[in-house]
Amino acid sequence: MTNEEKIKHILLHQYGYTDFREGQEEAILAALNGKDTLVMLPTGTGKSICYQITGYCLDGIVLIISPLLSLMQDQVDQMKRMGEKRVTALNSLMSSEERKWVMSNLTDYKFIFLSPEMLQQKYILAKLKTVKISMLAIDEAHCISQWGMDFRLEYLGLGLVREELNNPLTMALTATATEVVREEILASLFLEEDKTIQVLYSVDRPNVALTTVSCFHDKDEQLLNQIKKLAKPGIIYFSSKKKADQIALWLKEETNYSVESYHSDIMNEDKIKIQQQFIQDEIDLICATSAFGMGINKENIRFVIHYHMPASVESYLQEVGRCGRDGQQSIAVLLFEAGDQFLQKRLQEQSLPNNAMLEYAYRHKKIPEGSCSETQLLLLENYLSSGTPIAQARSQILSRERQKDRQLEYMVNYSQTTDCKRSFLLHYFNEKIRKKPLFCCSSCGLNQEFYDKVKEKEKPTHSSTSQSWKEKIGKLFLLLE
DNA sequence: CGAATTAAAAGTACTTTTAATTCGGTGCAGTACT
Repeated sequence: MTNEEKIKHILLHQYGYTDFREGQEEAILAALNGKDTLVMLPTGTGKSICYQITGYCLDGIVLIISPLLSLMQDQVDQMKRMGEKRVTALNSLMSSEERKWVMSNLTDYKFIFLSPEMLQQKYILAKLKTVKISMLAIDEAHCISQWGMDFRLEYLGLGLVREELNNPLTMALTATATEVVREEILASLFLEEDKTIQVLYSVDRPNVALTTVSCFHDKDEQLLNQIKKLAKPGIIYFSSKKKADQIALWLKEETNYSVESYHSDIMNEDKIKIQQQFIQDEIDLICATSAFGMGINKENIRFVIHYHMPASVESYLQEVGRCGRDGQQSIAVLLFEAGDQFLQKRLQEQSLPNNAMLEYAYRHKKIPEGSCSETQLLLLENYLSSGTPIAQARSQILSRERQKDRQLEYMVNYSQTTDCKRSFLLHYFNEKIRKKPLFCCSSCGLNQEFYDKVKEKEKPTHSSTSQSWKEKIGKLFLLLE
């Protein structure tokens, strides 16, 4: 049987699909030919099938690096529901007995999910070196560039780990990455650019109209206007936890919608509850920070509004890409007020150590106390312990700052441009519009017909919120029968 | 007019260890009732 026939067979019998979606077959065949791959496919188009089917064709264990514990848990559960028993995770949510059991029976598994932090624990790595690893899959690989440089430095260690594991076949997967970010991903994994197959598809989402609204001391009212015009459910993104809470409260009073806020201060079990309720259409609006979104596979989100602009076009596209996965007409709204960029600028300054901190740390061989943020401490500690020369550290930080400045500047220009918003965003990814959608963006013009179309895609109100406890318990008993 | 004071400070996660809190079971003493 040829590889083509083999993977088609697995697709049909394991997953029940007759055809691959764009890019999947190309990625799997490249990997089966022994090529390292970087796979960039639009959100929600089945990236995980790429490493799963490749794994089934190869002899040995597939290691999958995943950035979030909850995401990892979802992926394991999903594979188990599909009938795969040889799948597990290794993380801190498991009891030490569970972990020990997995560690001593590694070869019973085909797919093992890990965080980059866990993969770098010495005892884990030593144990993994004793078994056959068929492939290393790195999910949400843009995290290498987005988080690796200051927030989760372990992402930068993946290249060394890969070397330790004797350079297994590698597949990095993401939905949005510019050429620069793709180069960063390859470089930090020690993948050679000319030997790596890149499977790239457009980041454009034609069914999502792109709009910006300029505000002048009236952002809250503008937000309410937009929400009234649009169809639920939707996400509203903030760069401040406090503001997300405030607006969530205010929207509860001003509208009939059920609204919740979501950010890193929300207790873990509440986070899970809110996610599930949102997915089951019991919550209409989520007021969230960037904490919300990765791994949210909800088809019918009709809009994403940004109350604050994100730090980069990549982040913006990631967040916008969460609406309209069902292919129905949806909309992204960016509310902009002059000065909004300084919020992001402040966050950026807080995440990297300044020159004074750097010199103090190198002169005293210890970290300045009190005045540093957690991420600044982390980076300084890392420089000191790795023995990086101060000049090199300084130039790294400087170039990182410049890069962040450029990314932010592009976002500001996006909010201001009167040219086609879609062309402007795609240009950042060196792409051109292939087929201009009827409802493109606020620069090209959106009429009432558009808003009617969005509104008619709204699902009828979910009845479960008005159910009495008797009905709910009745339903539970029915489930048990 | 210059110096001092005040207000606000804005986001993203994982892992391991340690301290604090809660929970469930048990035994005993005191009290109310048959």
